[in-house]
Amino acid sequence: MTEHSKVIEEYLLTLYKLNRAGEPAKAVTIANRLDTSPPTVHATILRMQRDGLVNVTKTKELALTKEGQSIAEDIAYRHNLSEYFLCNTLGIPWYEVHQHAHLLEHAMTPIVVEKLAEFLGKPEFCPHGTPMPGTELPENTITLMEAQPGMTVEVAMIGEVLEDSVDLMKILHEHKVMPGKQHKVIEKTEVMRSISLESKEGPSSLPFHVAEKIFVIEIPKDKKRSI
Amino acid sequence: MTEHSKVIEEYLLTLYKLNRAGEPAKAVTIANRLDTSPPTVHATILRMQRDGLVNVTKTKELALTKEGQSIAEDIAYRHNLSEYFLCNTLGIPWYEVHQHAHLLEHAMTPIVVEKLAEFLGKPEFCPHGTPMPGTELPENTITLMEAQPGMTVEVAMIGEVLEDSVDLMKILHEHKVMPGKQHKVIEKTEVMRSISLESKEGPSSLPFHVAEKIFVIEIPKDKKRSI
DNA sequence: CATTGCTGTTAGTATATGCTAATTTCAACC
DNA sequence: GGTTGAAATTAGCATATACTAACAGCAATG
Repeated sequence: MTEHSKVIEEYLLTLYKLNRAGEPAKAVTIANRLDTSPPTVHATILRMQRDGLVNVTKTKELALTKEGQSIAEDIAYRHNLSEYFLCNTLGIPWYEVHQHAHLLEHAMTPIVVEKLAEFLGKPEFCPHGTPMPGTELPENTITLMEAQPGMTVEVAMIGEVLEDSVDLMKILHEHKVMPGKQHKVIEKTEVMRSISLESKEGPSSLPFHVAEKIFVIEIPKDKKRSI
Repeated sequence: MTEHSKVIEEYLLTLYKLNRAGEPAKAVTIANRLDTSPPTVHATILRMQRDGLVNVTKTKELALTKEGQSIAEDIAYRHNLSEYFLCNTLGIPWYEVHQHAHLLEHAMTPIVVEKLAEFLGKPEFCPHGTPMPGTELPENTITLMEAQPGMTVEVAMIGEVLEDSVDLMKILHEHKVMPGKQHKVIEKTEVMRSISLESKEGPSSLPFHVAEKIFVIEIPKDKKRSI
């Protein structure tokens, strides 16, 4: 479990997140996510193979090795813990913490991680609702895309891809589309390719591609809060 | 005020600390402090000159430019703030925080620095007693080397050079040679090249080269605590 | 089946950071 | 004044990380 560069840690985390999201882990995807040229990604992946962090399948899929997986989980944990700290202790808005945590996640020694986790009370979810490695979302979690009009849902998690756009996150915040908040699904219109919601704070409308990345839990009628 | 690499930040901080300690800032010194070969240091300093961070005098002394100084102060602040946080919030022993802060100092965005400082109550000294940039030690601070037998002194600051050795720091801790603690100077023996102290916790003996890096304040007789 | 187009790969470069070995510089000392 | 030794510098090299341009491989599509 040697120390790895920031770059390698980034790649590992990206692969880990793709796995989680069930998306195919290919070199191009990394290139897009990390905004890096394909040749650079190629070269870096060769080094990662050499160092036993990933394997490349015949179909060019990238699979984390045991060690790669373990390191990736570590980084994800540091990231989520940082976000929790920044949000709940320092009071930085939940929709902004991602970028700051992005730096911190590579700069925490095991002792700092341990002590910080204790201090924070061993949280199991980051402010966007992402579970720490080892924790899972409830079984009955669905994406907002899968929610049907009429349903009342509670936001469980804002997909990590969305975190990259602070502007988008800010809009979600303004409409209170955030973990723990309840919304009623009003309609899904194919023409507009968007879903409209309504909550205590008012109505909102989310494009499909965003709704796909928002995870919610259906709230049975009798447990609804007034909306 | 562009972003600089970890390496450049290290060099800047090292130069800043040398300045503070009144030591000549030469390339060799950096090489020793950072455990890097002279040619590497040379090349790096050329880049720093190119980027307007340092100037090299005719006598080969390295002088921070306005910008270099400003960035260095920033890093020093982040470092000291991190140490304070790790020690006082997370409860990591004061003699261990340096190494952890060493990583964090390069990973804090301005917002994190600001919020963390607020959270901590804008501390002015790190756990080793080092003042934040902009703050100074009291006028009457002397080194332990300068203290005379018979004097009762209160430790103000453990020089930053000493922080690099956790083993040494731990010994200082065991003998309660730490900021805020009072000790009576018993004797300075040239033969042993060491100073012997006595405090509530018992006697201790420090070699000259360590005593030179420990800063203390003389406590007038009538203000002594029982020792 | 041939073309199109995405994906992957190679080639060629550049920069920052690191090293060792060898050489230069310069001040201090005999 | 010449020697010595530390410090600086040059030469030569290696690795990680980046890029563009060019090309190869392969699947989907007309």
